[in-house]
Amino acid sequence: MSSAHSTPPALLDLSTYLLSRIGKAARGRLADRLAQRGLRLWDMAVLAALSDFGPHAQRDLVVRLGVDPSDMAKVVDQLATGGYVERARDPEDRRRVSVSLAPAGRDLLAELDAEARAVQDELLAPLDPEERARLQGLLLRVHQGLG
Amino acid sequence: MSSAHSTPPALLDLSTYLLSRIGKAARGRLADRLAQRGLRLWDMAVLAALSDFGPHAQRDLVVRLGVDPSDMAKVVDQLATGGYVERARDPEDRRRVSVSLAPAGRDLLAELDAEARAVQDELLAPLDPEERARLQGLLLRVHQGLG
DNA sequence: TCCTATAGTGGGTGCGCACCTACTATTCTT
DNA sequence: AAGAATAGTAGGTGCGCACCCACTATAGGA
Repeated sequence: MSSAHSTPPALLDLSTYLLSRIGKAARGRLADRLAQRGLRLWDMAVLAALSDFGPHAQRDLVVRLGVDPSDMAKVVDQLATGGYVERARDPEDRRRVSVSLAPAGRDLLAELDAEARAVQDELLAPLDPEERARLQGLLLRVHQGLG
Repeated sequence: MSSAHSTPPALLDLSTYLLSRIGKAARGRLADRLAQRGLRLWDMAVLAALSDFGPHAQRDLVVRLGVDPSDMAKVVDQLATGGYVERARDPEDRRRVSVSLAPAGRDLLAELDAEARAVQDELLAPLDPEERARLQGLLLRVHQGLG
C-alpha cells in the first residue's frame, strides 16, 4: 500500500492528501479487525448508537447514521442473528421495528472499542499523549463542520 | 452521507473513527473535483511525482507510489493521451519507458493543487490558520509513521 | 371506506479499487 | 546461443460500498 518511501512533497503539503491517506489506513485497519469477527464498520456504528441513545426504531437508526434503509435492514438482521440486538414490533405502530441492544451486544461493543483503540495506538504511535489529545480536539471540530 | 446529526459519542471519542470519516470526506470531495476533469486521484499523484522528482521510468513510479504495474500502465496511458505526460523508450534499456511531465501537465497539476486547497478550505473551515498548521504538522508525523 | 404515506425487506446495479494472470519485448547470465 | 529475469501491457476478477426499485404490511387523512 502506501509505500512509505518518498511521497511527492507536493502531496505531503496538502492536508487533503494526508487526511485521505491516513483516513484510509484507519478505516482499513479497523475494518480488517472487524472482518475477523465477520463484522463491518456499520455493525459497530449501530451498536454504538444503541448503546449511547438507547433503543431506536430502525428508521431512526437510518436517519441518525445516514445509511440506506435497505442496507440498514441487512445490518440489523445480521446483528439480530448473532444475538447482539433484539428486534420487536412496536405495538403502537406495528410498521415499526424497535431495535435494542442485547447484553451480548454490549459486550461486543466493548471489545470493538478496544480494537479501535488498538488501531489508534498503532496509527498515532509517533505522537505523545498530549499531541494525541490535541489532534483529537482538532479532528472533532473538523468533523462537526462536515454537515 | 455522514448526517452531521447526533453521531454516537462512543464513536466521536475514537480518533480512528474521526480520521476514517474525515478522510473519506476529503478523498470523496477531491475525487469529485478530479472526476469533473475525467481524472482520478492516481493521475494527480503521478503528476506530482514527476513534478517533484523529474522523469521516472514507469517502474519507478510503480515503486514510489505503491501501485500495481498494470494499473500504472493505464494511468500513464491516459495522461499521455491527454498530453499531460510524454512517454519515451529509454535508449539504454529499451524495455523501460521513461515518463516525463509535459508543459500541459505542469499547468494541470497547478490547477489540481488549487482544487485540493479549495477542498481543504471547505474541510478545515472550523479551524483558524494557526490550528490548520498545527493539524498539518501532526498529520505529517502520523503519515511518516505509516510504513 | 378509499387513497396516500410510511416502515421495513429482498434483490439487484454500478463504481472504484486492488489484485492477478497471461503475454510480448527486451536484457542479463552463463 | 539458451534460459532466466525484467519492463510494460491487456484483460479480467472479487470486494465493499452506495444506491435504487419493487413489494408487503400497516397507519393516517379525506
